[in-house]
Order: sequence, then C-alpha cells, then structure tokens
Amino acid sequence: MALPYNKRTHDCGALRAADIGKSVLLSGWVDNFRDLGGMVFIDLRDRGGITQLKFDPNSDPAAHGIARTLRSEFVVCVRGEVISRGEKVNAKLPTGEIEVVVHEIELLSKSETPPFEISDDTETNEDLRLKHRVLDIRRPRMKNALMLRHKITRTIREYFDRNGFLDIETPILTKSTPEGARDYLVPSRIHHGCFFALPQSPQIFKQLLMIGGLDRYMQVARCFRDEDLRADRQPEFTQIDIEMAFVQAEDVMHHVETCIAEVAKVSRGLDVALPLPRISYAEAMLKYGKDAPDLRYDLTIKDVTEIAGRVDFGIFKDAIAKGGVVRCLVVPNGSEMTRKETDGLAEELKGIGAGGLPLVKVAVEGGKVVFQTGIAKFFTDAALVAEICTQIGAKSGDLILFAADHSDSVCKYLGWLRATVADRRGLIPKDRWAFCWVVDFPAFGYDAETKAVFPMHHPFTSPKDEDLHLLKLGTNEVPPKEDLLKVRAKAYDVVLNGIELGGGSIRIHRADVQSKIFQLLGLTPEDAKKKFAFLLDALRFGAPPHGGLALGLDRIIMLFGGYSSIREVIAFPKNARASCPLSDAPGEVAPEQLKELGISILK
RNA sequence: GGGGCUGUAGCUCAAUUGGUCAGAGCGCCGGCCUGUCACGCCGGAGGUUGCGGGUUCGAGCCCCGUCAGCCUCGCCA
Repeated sequence: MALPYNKRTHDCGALRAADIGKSVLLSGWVDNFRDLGGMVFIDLRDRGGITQLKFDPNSDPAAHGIARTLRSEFVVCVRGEVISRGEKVNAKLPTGEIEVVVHEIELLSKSETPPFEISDDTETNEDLRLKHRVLDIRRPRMKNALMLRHKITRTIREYFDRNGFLDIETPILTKSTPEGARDYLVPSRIHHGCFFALPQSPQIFKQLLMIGGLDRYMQVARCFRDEDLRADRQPEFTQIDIEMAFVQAEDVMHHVETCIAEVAKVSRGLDVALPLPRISYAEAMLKYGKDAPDLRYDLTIKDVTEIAGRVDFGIFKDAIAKGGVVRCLVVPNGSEMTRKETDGLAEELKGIGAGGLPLVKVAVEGGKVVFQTGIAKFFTDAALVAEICTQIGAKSGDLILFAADHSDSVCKYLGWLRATVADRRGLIPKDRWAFCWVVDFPAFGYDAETKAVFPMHHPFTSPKDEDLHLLKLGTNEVPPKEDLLKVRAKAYDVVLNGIELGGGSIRIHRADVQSKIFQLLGLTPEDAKKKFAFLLDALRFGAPPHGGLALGLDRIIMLFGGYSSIREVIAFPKNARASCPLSDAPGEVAPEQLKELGISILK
C-alpha cells in the first residue's frame, strides 16, 4: 500500500473543475474529518490549500477503513480520482467544485491532539502559539503571512536588481561601535576579553562599499539591537538596506518610493501616487506630534501659546514662563465623550508623564460660544473664547484637549492623544494608505541631562548645504547650541499610516565637514579615530558623495498584510521579554564553554 | 526602570454586591449515522481559578507579595 509521496501531482489548493477525471496523488495533513457512518469526508490541507477527500465504503473498503481512524493533523498520502461535486459545491473553497474520491491511502504520520485548533477562527494566546509555532504556522493566517513575506521580499530584490543594485553580504560578526543601541556581543575564543558585536545595521559597511566603488548596493540584512521590545520592534529584525554613490537625497527617495509602490501593487493591488508627499520634520511635530505622522485622518494639533498666555490659568502661565508652549487638539463632536472616557485618557496620559489633561467642551449658550467643564472656569472672557474657537476651528459640540509644557512633551502628549482619540472614536479610515516622506530633520539633538549635542540620525549624516554656514567650518570655533539645533540634515524617513517604514540620509563625504561634526559632538580626533577608524581611513582615499536608506522589512509586511505586530510576520520571533518560547533561548551554557571563552559569570 | 491590561477545563471565555459559581461553546474519548463541508444525534472524561500569603463564618471575586504574557513610556543606526 506504500504510495510514492514524493510524486505528488498537485497541491491541495490546485484542483479545479477542469481537472475532473484526472488521477491525482496528494499529500497533506488532516484538517477536518466528517464520518457519516458510511461515507467519510476528509479535508486535506497542505501549503496550497484544502481539498475534500471522499472515502466510499463500497468502492474502496480498505481506504475507507483507514480513513475512519484518522484524526486531526495526521499526515497522509492519497491516490484517487478528481470528481465533480455536482450540486454540492462548497463556495468557501477555491477547490469547492471538486473532490477526490480516494482509492488508496497511506498513513505517513500520526499526531497527538494539538494544543489548539489549526484554524483562524479562534484567537489563541500568543505565548502558546509561539511555544507550538510549528502548529501555528499551519494556520492559514500565519502561512499567508510567510508567503506574503516571500512575495514582498522577492519584489524588492527584483526591483533593485533591475535598477543596478548589487546584493552584497556584510559581516555578522563585527565590531561594536559606541553610538546608538546596545549591542549583542559575541565573545572571542581566540582573543580572550574581546568581543564581536552583531551589527545594529550594516551602516558603515555599506558606506565602505560605496567608497569601494560599487556604486549601488542592496542587502536583505539582519540587524540586532539589544533594546526593549514593542509590537513593531524585535531584537533581531530585517532591513532592506540600500546605498548609492553620486546621488542626492531625491535620487534615493525616488528609488525607495518607486519600490514601495511596486510592493503595494503586488501585495495589495494598490496604486500609489508618486512622488509621495513630503512634509518637514518641524511641520510633522507641530501638527501631528510625531516624526512619523499618521496622515490617514486630519485632526491636527493647533498652537495656542500666544492666546493661552492671556488666560489666567496657572498651568498655561507656568509652561509659557518656562519657555514652553500651549497646544491643543480639537476633537469633532468630542463633547459626547463621557466623563469616564476623558478621565481615562487623563489617567493614561499621566502614565506617559503628563501632569493631567486640561480640557473644555465647546457649547453655545444664549447665542454665544462658551466653554464648559474641565478648565472652563478660567475662560471668563467671552471675546477670548470666541477668538480661540475661530483660531483653532472649534465649534459647538467639540472637545478641546490642551497640553502645556516644553515643546517635546507637548508633542508627545498631544501626539498620543491624537492617535488614541482617533482610534477610539473611529476617525481612522481603515482603507486608506497614507504614505509620506518626512524631511529636513534636525541634524542634532540636545540631551539636557548630559548637556551634550548628539546626532539625530548618525554622525555621518550630511547637513543641508544651506545650513553648513552654521557650523563655522574651517575654524576651531564651536557654534552656540542654538545654531547647531537649527542645522538640518539631508535625512529622510518614509512613513506609512503613522509608522516609520525606513529612513536614511546622504552621508558626509568631505573630510573637513566630518571632522567638524566630530568636534561638535565632543569627539577629539583621537576618539573619532578609535571609534570609526576604518570608515575614516576609507574617507581619506576618495569618497564619492553617497547616501542610502534602510527599510524595515518586517514592518512593511506587517502593514501590507494587515497584521498588528511584526511577530505575526516572522516565522520564529522573540516575545516581549526578548526570549524565544519555542527554543527557550537565551539559555545557560556549560561551564566548559565559558572557560574556553575566558568568561566568568557575576552572581 | 515606570504606567496599564490579562491570568478560571486542552482552546476561547462566563460566573450580580464575597454566599450551589466550578459553568458554556469548541476540542478530546465512546456509541449511532452514506452527501458532509463549523456535519448531526446520544453519552462520557476533564479544573489546586498562575503561585504564595492575608482579611473573612465563607474568596475565582477583596488586600499584599510573586511569576508569566501583552500593550506602552523611557530606551531604540
């Protein structure tokens, strides 16, 4: 009865009415079985889909006898004939017009009862799914995610291949660079006390490839960062890493957006209008409170610092006195939100650092616009109320949410409120795909704690030409902090629906600019040499102007696949505590291994 | 490190104010059933309510601690 399971004629999603009459050999898993006492029906599943098998006790008693003993997830191989279902079509299945009447069956493998059903219908606890990822991957949803991943990755590879990019691998065992995220370290057996670092990104290597004259590079690159996780952050993730020589920002952006549009078409049938809209970092922060604005809905933040200064309300006055700002969000018809809802928002807002949530409801009394509830009592001047409403476009029935603090905090609070309120009040059109580029990032940020200037992107990011004068090139002077914070970078992020898909920059290729930047960042030439020696060496030998970008592949697949977490599009992801429930990694190692590496563990 | 949510049968969940509240659906096991496709019908097994302590006459429910999972702030080239 042994069947040649290696000679499958079709997969389980392939057969159609046109195949009626064919003799076929199928293999797969028992998805569902219906034993009617005489006739037995089995849904056979493999990667391609599901085909109904029919076992008839009269014509094929031996096969029927075996079929009766089958259970969920048993693995079988069958040989049979494709027949029409006649009137009994199952419209839910692509193969619903046919079934296979089985003449021979071989049980290849039994299965224990699975800990959860292999089905999309019930949402199983994710921890359990990750422990039994093998079974989880059999579910259509997961299977589709990984098939989508393949399709998108292939589309991207083909795009860049077609456009002259070379796919080049870079080292996984590399050297720790001091900037940025925590490194995952790998101890060296041969050099005790020394460590490799897994790359946070192939940043420096791709620059070296450009300086090496390879002109255009791309890689599907695994990146590693030992930081806390999120729904869209894993300790190891995949970037589409690209770099180009002799280009301006627009050239990089053109290729990236064209590629993304192709992915959108292939994965969702979307026609994305190009070029994508550009929005400055300053505008994004002001209007949306985020450097990755969600442009699917309007609901923009309004600055009311000037007018709020005329209100006798301590929170506003204090914030302004300290150089802060007052901004607000007008929630259309937000007056219908209950006290419980707004109190809830306030509580959650406190959880991210805010002192509270000043708010008012807009109403009309006696023909005049008035504020009610919340901090309404501080708005005693009817003319002022009218002026505010005109300025921010608030009308009766709206809810106004305020934030007063330093600009950074206000952006954080109102950005969070904007996204949260939009989501809870159903203001986000689910079928909209809002792409944009965020450009004109500041080159530097300022850390109040360390009182130090730091690079917003990385220290090799080129400032915009028109802002170069602020750097006092060719002198030893350090420009005032205020000037440095005005310098904009040739950096750009591509954003979809409020999630950063990727970012990049044009790199510095002028030695004088690079050394000035290091100086401004507080790095002596010796420091810089120590930290970035191999890049600086390379820059000495003729570096072409170059730049690139890295796209978060996992996020792209998550968004185009409609998943809520990148764990859903990664075959074997880590959980929120950065461990793998399947393999139980990370794990302890034998003392001998440690000894060989010259490592002892602190207790 | 901070904030929040969750933890009850193999899975998904329910259990009014602390008082027959140890329950349902699915799954599983056994039986019946020849056109099902979430097959149907009959019967059955299965739970230390994450764990530890406390309050109480009485705790799934309240309190404290702890563990685990998820979300989030910080952090994240």
